[in-house]
Amino acid sequence: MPPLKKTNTKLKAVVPSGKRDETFFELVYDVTRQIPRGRVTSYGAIAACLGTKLSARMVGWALNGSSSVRPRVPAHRVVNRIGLLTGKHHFTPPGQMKKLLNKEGIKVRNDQVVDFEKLFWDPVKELEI
DNA sequence: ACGCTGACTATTA
DNA sequence: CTAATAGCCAGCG
Repeated sequence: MPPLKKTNTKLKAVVPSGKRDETFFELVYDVTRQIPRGRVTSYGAIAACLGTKLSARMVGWALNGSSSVRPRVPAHRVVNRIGLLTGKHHFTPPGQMKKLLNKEGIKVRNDQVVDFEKLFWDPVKELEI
């Protein structure tokens, strides 16, 4: 797992100085934790919320280390832009992601969130850092 | 240091 | 609709 170093040099430039001392990973975790129960969002939305919308990959990378973060980060509520559970293979076991989503009332069909557009929660709109 | 990889996305053909 | 391309940037061999 990522050592969670503070290498968010560019992030510092985007985020107003003094407001956030958190690292890129922590910012991702922070946003992800605020996803309402039964709702989902996308990597790009989180990235856009942080100001680094062109670096959606880093969001996924950050969530890769979410297992070692307390409190738990509901990474299962984060999917790609079309509602596809691309990150399910990173759960233990694979299928845990779908199980958790079903537990929250989210239906998953063929590794894809049903009614993704309705369940979509946009942090850039609802959160607005 | 260099190049490749990746839980992504937007654009273009 | 699909396919290819380019941008992004931290890790790793």
